[in-house]
Amino acid sequence: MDKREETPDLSDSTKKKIFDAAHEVFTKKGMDGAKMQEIADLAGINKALLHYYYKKKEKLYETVAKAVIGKAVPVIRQMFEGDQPLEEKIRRFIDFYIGLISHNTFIPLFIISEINKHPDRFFETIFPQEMPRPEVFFRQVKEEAAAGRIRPINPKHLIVNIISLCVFPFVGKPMMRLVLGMSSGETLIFMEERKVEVTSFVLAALRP
Amino acid sequence: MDKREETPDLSDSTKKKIFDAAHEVFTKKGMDGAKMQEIADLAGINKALLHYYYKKKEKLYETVAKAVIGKAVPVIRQMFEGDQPLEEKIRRFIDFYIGLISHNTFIPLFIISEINKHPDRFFETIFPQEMPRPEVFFRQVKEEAAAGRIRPINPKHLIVNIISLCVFPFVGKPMMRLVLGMSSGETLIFMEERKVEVTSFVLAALRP
DNA sequence: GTCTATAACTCGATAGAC
DNA sequence: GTCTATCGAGTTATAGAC
Repeated sequence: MDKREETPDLSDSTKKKIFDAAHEVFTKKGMDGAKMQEIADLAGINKALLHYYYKKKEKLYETVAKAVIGKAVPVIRQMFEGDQPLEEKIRRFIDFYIGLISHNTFIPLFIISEINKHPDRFFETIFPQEMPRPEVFFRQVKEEAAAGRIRPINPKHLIVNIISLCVFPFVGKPMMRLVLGMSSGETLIFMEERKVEVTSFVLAALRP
Repeated sequence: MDKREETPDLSDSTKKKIFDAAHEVFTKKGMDGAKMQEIADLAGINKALLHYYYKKKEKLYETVAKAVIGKAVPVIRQMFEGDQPLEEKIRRFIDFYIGLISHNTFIPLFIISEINKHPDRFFETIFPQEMPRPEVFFRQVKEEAAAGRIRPINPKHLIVNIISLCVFPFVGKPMMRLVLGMSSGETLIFMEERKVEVTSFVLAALRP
């Protein structure tokens, strides 16, 4: 009785199933490595339907890529443009960013690979939005240093350090497991620990 | 007069030219993105010759991949198994590793991407060698902490932190340039600075 | 060993029935 | 909307002349 209207846009329409499958395959294998057949199989539909809904492979790819990028930008914006005190900002960024990535493990690698291979496509069609501006963050770092509350540090390097510490272990997870000889279970625990570890490492490095 | 013998293996035989071209193309574009035609063009020879020397694309790929991995392992081994004092070890590792990567920018991304896409192939055929064991390094970290010479820290996280700080900025360079709004020239300087910055960041974080 | 020509195959895309 | 069948472009791989 209550099932009359057809969901006008979202939910699990065929289009959504295709998008989800494409998301999984593209983030794992990139534009070149992904095959339309594999996406169709994963979505449980026929290859021809992909084209019915998304015309071309590249169009489907762009749709996925935009959605992926859209998730990461607000977190960076928060750190750059927010008005919390510096330490608070750093704590929140690390916590939030590691949390985001651990639920979307392949995303950073996806973004990075595609920027490297097709910088033009990336910047023109996939990422046309305004980047967060880091000036506020820069100023905060300088002020804290001037007041003697942190060790003086080049703020650009600080940002890069924080992002590196959060992102790289996910990007390089298999390599890391190899180097440290960790089982799958140990790796999970290890990644959980990193929120705390990275926070204390960064704050320790900033002590005056 | 002194040119009688034919170089039995190396130097710039056709095989070497193919290998060099393949190295460049594969590290930039990965297994899927690389095309045999492009490799042939870059080597200045015919496409058919690739198959004469290396039978299959995958074989050529494996040859390149093994060579690439082979460069990174000794540096890690040095840090893990060498017998210098801890601080000395860390300083040398950072200096050496950033140096290595800045002359082979595409390599980390290449390794990481391929592990993610084809973990089986990677671990079975490309990387069959013995990994450096980190036990010596672990012990050193614990001893220094026990002696109060550094802040106590989980040695696994320390390793991952150091590697992240060295490698990620290269892997994520285009993203970083975007976020920080740096020109090509600024980026070059920035990367040069990192040897010093990373070293002081890590040592600062380790102060008791 | 190196080339030209072409076979064999993979994969994105389309036509057309239901 | 969804499927089956097939085309056609782009690539890997091979045959065979030189």
